[in-house]
Amino acid sequence: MPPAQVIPLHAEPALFNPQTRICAECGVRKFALLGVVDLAELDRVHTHISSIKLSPGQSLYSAQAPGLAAFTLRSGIVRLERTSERGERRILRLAGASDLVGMEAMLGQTYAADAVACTDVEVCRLPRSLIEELARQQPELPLNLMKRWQSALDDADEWMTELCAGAARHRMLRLLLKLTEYAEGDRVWLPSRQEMSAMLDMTIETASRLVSQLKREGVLDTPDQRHAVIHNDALMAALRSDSLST
Amino acid sequence: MPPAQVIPLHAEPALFNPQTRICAECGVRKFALLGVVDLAELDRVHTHISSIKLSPGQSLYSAQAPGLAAFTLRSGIVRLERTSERGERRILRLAGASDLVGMEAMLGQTYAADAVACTDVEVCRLPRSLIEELARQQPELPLNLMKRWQSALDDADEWMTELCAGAARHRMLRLLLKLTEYAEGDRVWLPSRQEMSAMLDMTIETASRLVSQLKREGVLDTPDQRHAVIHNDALMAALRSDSLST
DNA sequence: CGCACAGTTGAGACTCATCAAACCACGTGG
DNA sequence: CCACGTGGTTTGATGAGTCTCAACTGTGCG
Repeated sequence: MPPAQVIPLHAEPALFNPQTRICAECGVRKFALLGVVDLAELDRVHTHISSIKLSPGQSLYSAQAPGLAAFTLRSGIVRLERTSERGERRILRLAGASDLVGMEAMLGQTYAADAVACTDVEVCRLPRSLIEELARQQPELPLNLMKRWQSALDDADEWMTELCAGAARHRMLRLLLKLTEYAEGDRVWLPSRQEMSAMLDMTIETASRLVSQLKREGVLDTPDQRHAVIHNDALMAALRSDSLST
Repeated sequence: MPPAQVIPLHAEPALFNPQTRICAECGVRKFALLGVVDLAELDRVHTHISSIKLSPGQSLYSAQAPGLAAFTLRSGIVRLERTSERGERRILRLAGASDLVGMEAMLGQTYAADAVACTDVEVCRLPRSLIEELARQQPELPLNLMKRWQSALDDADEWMTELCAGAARHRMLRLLLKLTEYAEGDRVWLPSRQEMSAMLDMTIETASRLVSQLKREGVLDTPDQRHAVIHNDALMAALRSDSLST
């Protein structure tokens, strides 16, 4: 018998409560935390998933707040940020479609960072109790969670090595490269200069100058304020020539 | 009946194989991953822990190598580092006594970074199969592992916000503060200028100049090349006045 | 239309990297 | 024992890269 998720939806409509339906149709489900859980099981569980939409600038959760749920990103980009001891905001990393954020909630801890929407965002809220209930029937779930922790750590490490070190121009080029990973088409989300400066530890002015310069060099175009088309070959060439000069 | 670990060692010596004995006497055991596992159980398991000693500069494991074991640090300091795309070495963070490194091995992944001893180091090697075997009898173990992943992530985030941003002098002061966390007495391990520059993304010369300056200001003394006495009040004062000027 | 705010651009100041030289601690071999 | 080389550290002089301050431009919105 085939697993539940490949049964055509009209076959047993009575099985699914409204939210489970949404899950069934979700484009990122198979890449997400609960991708291994079958829908029938999800339907049976008491605590429920809820969908949340956010506009740019809205907060998903805040550092120090009690963590009651983790969140799977269905679309859009979320930034994780912190304020340093001296009161400056620093963007730690980005999360995109199918990423899981706020995992610390699964441990009963407070959130470790602020999560803020960069674009329009759709997330699914996964309460702690839901994960715990599912984990009892699904021993793979904790393993999947651990893998996600490790990959968050990998992201943090990569961000650190590639986006935190070297000349400003080089960091900006690496950022553009990273942004292409979150593209949902040929256009890429282009952060505000403020966001760039918080990601790359530079001033708004320097970020602006670099973007302008790279536009002149044909590395990117900006059809509108918040989007860019990045020309990959020009970007790569810029990155390469930049490494040589060092 | 009291748990095994509080029974005086001479009571049932026959129970313990040689390595388990070492565990019983280990100073960091109760803070370490296997602190929750009782010794009798540890004794029964087939795969065994082994002790390893390293001198400064020796490698514990290398990035990309197949991860066969995680390691609990019993003493000393280990640095986790990576080389960036442009070929520069970057120190990501430090690990000290009772920390667990190389957790990615528990997921069957290759190591994500190089781990290198900064000081004389003693570690316990925990093979993957050992952890898996123990996890079967000890359901708390995976939870403990997850907590350690989260705290590694917290460390990475803190390193990022405090040690990767701001003026060189400020980053150096934050580093000194961080080093006090790893102190095993009143003396602190003082990294080589090379290591400092790889941690703080600055040149060796700048690191050297800053250390000299801070010595002149009475923030630290260096009884020998690799150790420092850090004067906490002077350090704090320096950090504060440094924040004000920004 | 005009206000608010993000982004751009310029000029000057300052930080930090670079290059170069000297210094020091150490171990080696004469 | 000392001369010597080696590798890490310190210090200086100079210039490139960024920050700061300031003015200006563009964009969206009441």
